[in-house]
Amino acid sequence: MTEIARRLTRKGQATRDRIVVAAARLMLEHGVARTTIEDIQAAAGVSPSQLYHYFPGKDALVTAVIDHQTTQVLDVHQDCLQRLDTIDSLGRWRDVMVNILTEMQCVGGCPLGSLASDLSESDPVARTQLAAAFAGWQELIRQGLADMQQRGELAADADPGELAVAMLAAVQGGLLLSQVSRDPAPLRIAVDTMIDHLHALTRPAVP
Amino acid sequence: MTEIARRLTRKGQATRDRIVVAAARLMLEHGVARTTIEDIQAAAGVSPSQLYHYFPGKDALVTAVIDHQTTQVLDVHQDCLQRLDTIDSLGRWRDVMVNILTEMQCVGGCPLGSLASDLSESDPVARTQLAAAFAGWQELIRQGLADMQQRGELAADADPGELAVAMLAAVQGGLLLSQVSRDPAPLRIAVDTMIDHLHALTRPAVP
DNA sequence: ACGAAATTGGAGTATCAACTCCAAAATCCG
DNA sequence: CGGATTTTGGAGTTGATACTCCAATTTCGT
Repeated sequence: MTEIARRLTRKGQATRDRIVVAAARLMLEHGVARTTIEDIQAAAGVSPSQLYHYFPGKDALVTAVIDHQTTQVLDVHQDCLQRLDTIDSLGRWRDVMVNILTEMQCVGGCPLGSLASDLSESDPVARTQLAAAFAGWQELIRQGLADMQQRGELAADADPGELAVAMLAAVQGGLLLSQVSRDPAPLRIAVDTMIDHLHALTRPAVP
Repeated sequence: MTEIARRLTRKGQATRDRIVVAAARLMLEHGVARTTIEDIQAAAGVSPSQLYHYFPGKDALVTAVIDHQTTQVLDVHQDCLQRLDTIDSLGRWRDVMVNILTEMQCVGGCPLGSLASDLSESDPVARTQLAAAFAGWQELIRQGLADMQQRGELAADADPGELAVAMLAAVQGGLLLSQVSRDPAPLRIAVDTMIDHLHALTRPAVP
């Protein structure tokens, strides 16, 4: 990868990016297996030889798509989660997720979750890669909750690690139910319920 | 279906069932797209003509698999959820789910959830079918919680409908995270956290 | 500008999976 | 038992898809 990346022209890099972005979009909207190389070629406006010049095969392209989506998702959530000033900021985080889903008309669900479900049983390497992505996401949430706890906005005996797992599960489950029902409500309700739970664990601010 | 089912010999019914069960298993363990008709033939011990005698094509077989898994899942959960005597019975429900997942070594995740993720963006009919399956599951949970509420084991101002959505999301999200990490812990933690939330909504029994 | 290296175009191939067809065998019902 | 019906076996066809190959062109460092 370093060898190849080193010898990559600006134009080449642009072409490679175009392929990855197109592949990521198509795989989200139609699933990995049902996205053909030909579809990706058409969407990215490249010829077969170009695609195979940058990627040895479909597996390698899938790897690149996972990396791309991981970066995209973690970037968005990092912004929202790094400063959970008040418990209300959790509500803004929820709004961001619900808005993105609504803009997509609930198509595709979670960019990482759908890849995980598609690939977990067919590509062990991809599964490991996605497990790491979820671990990173979970850690982002845990960190945010731990910060809140240090500010005294969360009970001292609450476990940010377990709450982060439960929150991420609520997000993933909510996204799946929203995807299958084409209705953003399940995601909103699932996340709101977890936020309610955090409220219940919130200490009164005054000592 | 009625026409065909009417003219179905005992042996024919057995063969059909064998095909559906084999297909359901393979699709859970490898995904729908990566399960070939040939694989199903081999697993069920039937020839191509037999399979196409009972099903017009792969789509019809997928429909049958969804029906089969829906029945399987709802049957299991009906048993657990129809009598939520105390809040502890929720813990037994969680144990059933965690045990099933552990026996599968976290392979496949949820029989309905993985189908939903696989098919939502490629087969609108299947998506609708799965949406109905989840609605039924959700209703089972809602009913159980509503019963608890009537017995006074849940606060009167709690909303069993929304809690059911959140609980089902926790189950689905937990199963996905467990599947991808090959560790039953996320499912356990996600469901336990929702149970904790219900605890917090539980009125003291004594007035 | 110039040569080496990266990039691109498009025709072609090999494989695999879904599906078909027809005749033989087993099964059911009166 | 006997005839109609259902069930089964297996070879063959069609279409799609991942992937290859090589020559032409563009880009980059010096």
